[in-house]
Amino acid sequence: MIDITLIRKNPKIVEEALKKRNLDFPLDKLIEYDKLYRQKLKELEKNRHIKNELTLKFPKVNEEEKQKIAQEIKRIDEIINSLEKEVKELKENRDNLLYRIPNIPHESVPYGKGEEDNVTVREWGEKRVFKFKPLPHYILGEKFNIIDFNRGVKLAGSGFYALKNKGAALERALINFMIDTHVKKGYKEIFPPFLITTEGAFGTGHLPKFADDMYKTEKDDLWLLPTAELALVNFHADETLNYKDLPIYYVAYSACFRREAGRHVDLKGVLRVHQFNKVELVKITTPETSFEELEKLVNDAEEILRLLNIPYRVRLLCTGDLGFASAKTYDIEAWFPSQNKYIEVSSCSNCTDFQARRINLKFVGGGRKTPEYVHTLNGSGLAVGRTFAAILENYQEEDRIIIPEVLRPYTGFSEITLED
RNA sequence: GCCGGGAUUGCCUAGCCUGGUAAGGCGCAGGCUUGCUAAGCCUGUGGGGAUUUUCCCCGCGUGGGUUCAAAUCCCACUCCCGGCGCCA
Repeated sequence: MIDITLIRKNPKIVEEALKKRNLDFPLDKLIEYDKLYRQKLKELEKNRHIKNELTLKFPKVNEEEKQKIAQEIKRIDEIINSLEKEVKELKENRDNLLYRIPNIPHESVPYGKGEEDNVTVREWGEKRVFKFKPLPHYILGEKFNIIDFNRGVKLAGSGFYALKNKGAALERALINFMIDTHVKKGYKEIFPPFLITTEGAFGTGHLPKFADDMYKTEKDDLWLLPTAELALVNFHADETLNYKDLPIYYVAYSACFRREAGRHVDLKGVLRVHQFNKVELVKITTPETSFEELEKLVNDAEEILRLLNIPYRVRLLCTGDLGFASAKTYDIEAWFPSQNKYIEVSSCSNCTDFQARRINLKFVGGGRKTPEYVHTLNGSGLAVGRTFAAILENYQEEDRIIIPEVLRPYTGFSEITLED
């Protein structure tokens, strides 16, 4: 969430940020609630103070006085109780609005209405020229007997698929290859729980706004991870870190579960499903280094595609396409020859102190007098299912799929043929 | 799941029996002192509010209750540790 004092002192900044995101938000209402809240709080505290003084006086006076004080306190308690109720309600009203305000876009983020206004900042790789018409990954998956869409649907319903044979092995190899590559660059590996508390989902900003996009367990008030970001960002929730331990780099594999409620199927095959694998990167940094760290994070994610030799481009998201918790986001899009277009395989964001404030994650030291909120960053490194699909498409031959060189130590085979 | 022990401020710990408004150490920050990579001493340290050199409120796992007054007594819950049971 954003800082309430910023809204008090500089509502114009927040108003402009909302406008840049093309959001219609009742900021006036929030300010009004906050004003009332503080008014009532002041009154409440005044009464509590009176009560505290009477209580302190109590043991020092005679019996008769004691009776009088006890009665007076009873009267004040009634006032306090009713004020407490009012204050609580006003704070809830204020916070319910506050929690729905997205992060403020960084000054370097271009203004735009939606996807079409995102800016390509670089392209990498040479798009292969095919001597035959390249097939889409979902045709290849069935042709080579490595993806089973029908059985996936049978097991879990629409939006699920199963991998078979060398397809299953390739998926597993990709996960290990990605994690190893990031660990070599200094990321610490975490294997997190795949479920998270309501509090945790709230901390990253996925709740309350995106409750419909997540799976929830019925009996235990737990949510299935839509991304390992929730686990990694919440890893240090409610802690105070030391300046000298920052920045912290984490990498984690997790299955990711998304309900995709009310979304039409714009991407075929394995590209938009309810469950997919992802290797996630998270950084915890000081405020002064976070944007620099974002550039490095994007580069670390890109490195996977470079090693796999898959053409890609990097897009800087405009204000209208920016995620809720993010101040600045780069998407990395891999080349899909069958569709003649780029498709997102990673999204790397700097959430500044937006999540840190929600999860109460601070640091001390480094010349700071008081604890300060850290900055949190996250990025896919990469979405495994989509990378899998990109490999099928970019490495296809008419009678086989070639396995990229760097993956062969992980797969133990160098191609997938029709006989497999 | 059952029985017992526990949870105190960034961390560690005292206070709980016997109710009176959180003591100490470490860390961190600032200051002072010193002729040498050090040490010592002093001050500050969570959240919130205001008329912001100051004052006030809240805060002892969470939520209730008793009381003029709760870290302290009572009840429920959560989590941690140990024992038993179950178990990939």
